[in-house]
Amino acid sequence: MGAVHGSHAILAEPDTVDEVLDMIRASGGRATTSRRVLLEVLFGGSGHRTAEDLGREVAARAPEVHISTVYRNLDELERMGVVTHAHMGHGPVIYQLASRAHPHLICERCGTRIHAPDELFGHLTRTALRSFGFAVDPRHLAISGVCSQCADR
Amino acid sequence: MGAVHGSHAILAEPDTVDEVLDMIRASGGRATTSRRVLLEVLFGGSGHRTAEDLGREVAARAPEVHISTVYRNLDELERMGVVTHAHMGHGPVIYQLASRAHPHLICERCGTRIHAPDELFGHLTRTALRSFGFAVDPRHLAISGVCSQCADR
DNA sequence: GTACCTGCAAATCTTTTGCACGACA
DNA sequence: TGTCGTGCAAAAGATTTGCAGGTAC
Repeated sequence: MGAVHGSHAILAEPDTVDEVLDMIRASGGRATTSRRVLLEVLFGGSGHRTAEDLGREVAARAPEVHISTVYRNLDELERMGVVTHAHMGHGPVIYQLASRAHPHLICERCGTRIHAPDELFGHLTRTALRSFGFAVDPRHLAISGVCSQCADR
Repeated sequence: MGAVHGSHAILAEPDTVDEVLDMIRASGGRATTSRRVLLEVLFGGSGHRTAEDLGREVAARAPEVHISTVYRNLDELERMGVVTHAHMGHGPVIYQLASRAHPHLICERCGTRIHAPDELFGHLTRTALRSFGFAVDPRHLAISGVCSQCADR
């Protein structure tokens, strides 16, 4: 399994579909088709996908899987620490593998998303902790603003 | 009218209900009861209210005003620059007078909201602009994290 | 008088939940 | 075999929209 980050309460960061299925079995859960396919989709594709996106990709391989099952499985994977969700402002939540999560800058005009490094938030994180005792999680909510292209107009 | 902030594209920052109604009339709009009462509620109360909250307070004074009218009027006030909305993560959007807007830190465990000064974001804002050409708006999306009380548990 | 605004109902979009059936360990 | 998971339908919560009638200017 991958390294566990020091500062985040990540329970586990498995690197493969089978490792996650083993974790599920180990805690009394079952390795079903819908879970296997969802994990394949998550490990196989890019980040930034909504539940609807993931549901569509899962259904392409296993047509009987219902969107409500996708939501339930995403919830469980999130409880296990394998998946995280993030709010981008308007529009639905996006889901990613926890091991690939990172902060986002999102343009409030055109919706463009920029991947930001955690370091961008270092100063804010330290200051918020010192001033308010508040431990910033820069990945859970995007940072809103205006991208350079929109600013030029 | 109040001073206009330098760095934000704020169209106007009126200080009273009547000033806003004058602005509405000046642009061909009408000073209706639902608009007057909504403005009274906005100027009278604290920030951080959802459309539902505002609708309830408006209805207390003018029972016939429908929630859809509140949404429509909030949208128009936002286009005028009088009101802004902000996303707090889970849950509905909150609305405030633009002149009273400020950044928020929101605890992802208990939901506690902390008012933050704009200066907290100075370093992030400068760095994001330099690195990505991205002009951060720290007020439009809250910053997620864990408050000191929840961290102690 | 006429454009603008409103109430109401219904639609939309995202997510959650209840329930009875089906399948993994 | 018994529990856990699933599909389906329906509900829930937030917001938007179409329309016909009402009102400010």
